[in-house]
Amino acid sequence: MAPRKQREIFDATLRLLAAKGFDGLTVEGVAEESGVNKTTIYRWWPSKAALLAAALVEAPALDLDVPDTGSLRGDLEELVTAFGRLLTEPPARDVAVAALGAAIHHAEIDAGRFFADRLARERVIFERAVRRGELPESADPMLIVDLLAGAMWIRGVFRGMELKPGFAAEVVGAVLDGVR
Amino acid sequence: MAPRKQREIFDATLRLLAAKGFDGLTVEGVAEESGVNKTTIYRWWPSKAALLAAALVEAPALDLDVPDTGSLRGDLEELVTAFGRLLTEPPARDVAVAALGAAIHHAEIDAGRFFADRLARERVIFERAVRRGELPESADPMLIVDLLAGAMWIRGVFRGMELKPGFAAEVVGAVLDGVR
Amino acid sequence: MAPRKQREIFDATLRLLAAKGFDGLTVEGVAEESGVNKTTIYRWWPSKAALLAAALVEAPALDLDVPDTGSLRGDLEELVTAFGRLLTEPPARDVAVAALGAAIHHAEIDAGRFFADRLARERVIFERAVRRGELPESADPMLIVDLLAGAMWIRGVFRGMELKPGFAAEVVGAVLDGVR
Amino acid sequence: MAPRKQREIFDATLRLLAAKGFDGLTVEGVAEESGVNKTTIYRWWPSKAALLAAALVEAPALDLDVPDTGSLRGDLEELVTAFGRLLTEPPARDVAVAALGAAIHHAEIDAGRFFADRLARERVIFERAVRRGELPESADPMLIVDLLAGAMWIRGVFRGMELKPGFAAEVVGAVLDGVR
DNA sequence: GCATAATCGAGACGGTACGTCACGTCTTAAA
DNA sequence: TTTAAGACGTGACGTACCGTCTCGATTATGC
Repeated sequence: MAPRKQREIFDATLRLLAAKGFDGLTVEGVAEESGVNKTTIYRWWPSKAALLAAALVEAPALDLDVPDTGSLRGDLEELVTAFGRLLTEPPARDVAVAALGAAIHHAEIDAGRFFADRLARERVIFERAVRRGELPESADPMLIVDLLAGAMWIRGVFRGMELKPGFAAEVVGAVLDGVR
Repeated sequence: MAPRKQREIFDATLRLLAAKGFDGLTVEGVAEESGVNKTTIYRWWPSKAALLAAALVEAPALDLDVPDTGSLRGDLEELVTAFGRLLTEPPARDVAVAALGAAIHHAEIDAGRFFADRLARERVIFERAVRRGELPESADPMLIVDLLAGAMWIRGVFRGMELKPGFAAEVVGAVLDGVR
Repeated sequence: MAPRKQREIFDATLRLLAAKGFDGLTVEGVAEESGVNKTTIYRWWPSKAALLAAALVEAPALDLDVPDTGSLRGDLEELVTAFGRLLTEPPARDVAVAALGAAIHHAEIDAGRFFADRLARERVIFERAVRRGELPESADPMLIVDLLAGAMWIRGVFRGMELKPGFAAEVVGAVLDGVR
Repeated sequence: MAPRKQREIFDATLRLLAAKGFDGLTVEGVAEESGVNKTTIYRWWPSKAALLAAALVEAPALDLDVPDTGSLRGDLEELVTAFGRLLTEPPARDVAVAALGAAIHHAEIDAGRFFADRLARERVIFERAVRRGELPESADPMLIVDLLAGAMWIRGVFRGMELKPGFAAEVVGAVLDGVR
């Protein structure tokens, strides 16, 4: 059900991904780095992307703590700040960006799952906010999360801009209150 | 200053990108498809990514019309709808997603430029809205655009969800009025 | 320890060498001709010259019989005649001349070994001659062989002259008896 | 009738030949080294070998002085010693060996001419020897020269052996007096 | 002294082969 | 049953020179 050195393989995979990006990540490299034969890797995962997908599932690097500051605004600001760090600060940046980027071309790497998993855990933030009366019951958590994460992604990754500390507050403010 | 068959080369590049994705796009393929020798391509562009970047700059496929519906809400809904189509409907989808995805790993493909170019042209929407009193002068167009485009990207690309017609209105509503 | 199709590879190598000379001999050509992939050849031999060197070692085409006519003069005349044929008559000529010629530029092709191997086997000729009293014990077989082979090489290869039957006797006579 | 910078071209040709061998000698390299456009070289010589052949004709590097020591033995020893140096001491070695080696594969480089030219000039040595009574009139100068030069070639080039000072005398002795 | 050849430079190109990398597959034998 | 060892076909990489072409610019020289 699992190769004997799965841990070493996953470690090597993420290490190489962070070090050399998705293109520089090679099955041969992982094999050598993890002290395993190339054929062993192919026996368990059909492709580089599948290997990476499996490695990511078990990777703690991409986890975010779910904050509880007492207010929705505070919670979201913390969340957005943490996500911003994930996208811009090494070594997480390399893994996160490479993995999400690779997901675009490789269906095996299910970026949707990443977002779904996180949303499931963050849901409690919104439940608390509704309970506190900070948010109407009709509000759509996924929409909020996607607006926030999307803006961070475009700024940090596509525009290549620095995500300054104040930006998190700005984004959260815009989403909570509207821009006009 | 430019290869004699630049047009054919760029056409072939985008055609192959759309057909096979960034990984399936090969310099040899472009050479054959465009009736040019491989060395000629390398004479002008140092890498696959650089070639693609050059091809994209001249590609009309990624252009969006700047709408003028008379209201900010209307303009943004049209813009978001068009961007959603770009991300989900072939053939533009294949080019746009592959190109933006590749940009993550290859600095030569300047996604920032894509967004900057578009923002420059969309700026008039916001100027008109300010003039009409629909938007405070202090509003930040880039923030608005990034919120909108980011949400579309995450939904359409990362979550792999269909972008239903109503979603554009929903997103624009959330950004303009806030979620609570 | 050895590629599975070594025989085919060596055959193709020598065939192409004979047909097109050293410059026309290409690794890709050998690969195709021998039904093997190019990379396989590179896996085993680092260069065209090394491949050829290996092929030559196992090639019977360059072998000469060691004659035993009963007299030194007779033995040497046969030897020289055979060497002359090697240098002038196809298909051996193409292999021998191309190979020895290539050896000049490529250290991997050890022409010295070719001559050393042959000298080792021809040594008995001189031992027999000494026993018969035809040659002083102090005579240097290598010098004799080099004088004979060298003259043939310059005549046949550098001067491009035909090596007429009588020439062998003439050369041997000169070396045995001196020219004055 | 001749390119304007013929001297520079020939110089560059021989310099590169000596430095990098026949294979490392490239038309593009000669063009750059001599400050001439590649097309200019092709306008005048159809191939690398032809260029080299032309350069060699005008090259003084391969000339040998014709000695006059007063005895045939002395003359030949000087000649052989000089030829040995030509074959073993840089930079002449590089040019001479590369050129003669290339001649094997490229008919344009007429090694025969090299030997014929030299023989013509050395003829006087043998005429003097005949006059002195050191050599019968029937002796064949070309045979003598080929025996001597051939032995040196095989030793120095094919066997890759050092040509020690005493070897010249040994070879000349063998040829003049015979080996038994 | 200047027209008119001859010569050249610049630059692009198709083409062949190079030597390399990593892919993914397979077989055989050991653990 | 799982793994190692190792050979292999395959596709593409990016590079080096090859030899050719066109088009202006530059030289000589010889009238």
